[in-house]
Amino acid sequence: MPTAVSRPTRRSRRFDSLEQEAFLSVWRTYDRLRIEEDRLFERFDLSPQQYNALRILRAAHPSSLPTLRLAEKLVSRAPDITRLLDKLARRGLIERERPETNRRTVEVRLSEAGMNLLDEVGEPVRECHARQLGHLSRKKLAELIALLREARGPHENAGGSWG
Amino acid sequence: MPTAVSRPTRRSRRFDSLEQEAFLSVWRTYDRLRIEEDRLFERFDLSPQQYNALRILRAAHPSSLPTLRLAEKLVSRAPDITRLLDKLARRGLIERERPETNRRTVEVRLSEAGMNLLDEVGEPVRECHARQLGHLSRKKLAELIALLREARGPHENAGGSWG
DNA sequence: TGACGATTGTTGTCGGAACGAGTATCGTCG
DNA sequence: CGACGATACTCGTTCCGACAACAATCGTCA
Repeated sequence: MPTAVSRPTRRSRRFDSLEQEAFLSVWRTYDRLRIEEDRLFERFDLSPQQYNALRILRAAHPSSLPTLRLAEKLVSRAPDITRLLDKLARRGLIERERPETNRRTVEVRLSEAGMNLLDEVGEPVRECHARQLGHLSRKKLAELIALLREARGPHENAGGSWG
Repeated sequence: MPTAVSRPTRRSRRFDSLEQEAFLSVWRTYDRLRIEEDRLFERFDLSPQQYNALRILRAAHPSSLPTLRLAEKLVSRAPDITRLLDKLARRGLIERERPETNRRTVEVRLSEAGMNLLDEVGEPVRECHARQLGHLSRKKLAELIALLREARGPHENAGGSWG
């Protein structure tokens, strides 16, 4: 039988601590903003994560990237990177090649069709982001970005492009 | 054929716009912080969303909540709320009842066992949130919370507890 | 050169999320 | 009081994410 728990300076009826409220705010905000995102991408039969991969490949273009180098640049973890790329390859949006010099790796490159799809999606994506966050001033957006970077800082790997 | 797009003051090689950078920052931060969260809850065989549901039921305790009222209070959308509750019910953490007065609804209530589990998880959860965001000052946490609320503001339904 | 550990993907499996169709109940209006 | 629309879930299906075991290749060092 639990004894009465000492309440930690109850600042809001709904949260235990500022840290908890902050985390739940990030989660909630992600969930809300993703609704727009999902609606957009399903028109093109893409997931946000797939689009993300295509963009990273475009940034590397015309070079290619080994599969796991690509995976670690993604916004979100992707343990099933292979199958994600399988789907893009089946649609002809990327090309894969196992180089002779190191046959362990698989080099991934954006295809012409992939580049065209990105061109087609570009403008709708910009409009989507405007609907998501266009109501915030540039100053507040910059503050938000800086605070979020600081928030996840200790949880970033040294190597990645997000540190 | 898209004509040359006027570049919005290219501030970073990796983003199209401040709005996009902000959204991707929210996504990335959520993903990073969730790693801690997942690690914690798997020790108790709970998902973050399940824990969330239990907390909402505790806030309502000793009253109950209709299934969909509960669902709309969750942090994240849950179209499969029924099965989420099925699992909690199978473990005896909640009780469900179809009231005589309105047999369409199902009233959900936290059980004694559910209350005990929440008590047990409380301290580890606090430690988890400290690991996630304890490195931020209280002032920055408050700023972050306020900015996020403003960011998702237009995307909140009027009714919910998140507006 | 051949054995061993490290690297780099791949695949099997399982549970959870998303979506839509279906069911039971209720309120109300003719 | 019976039909009809609205409400409140429930269930079937399908896809995605997570994790772990496995396979192939390479580097290196005896």
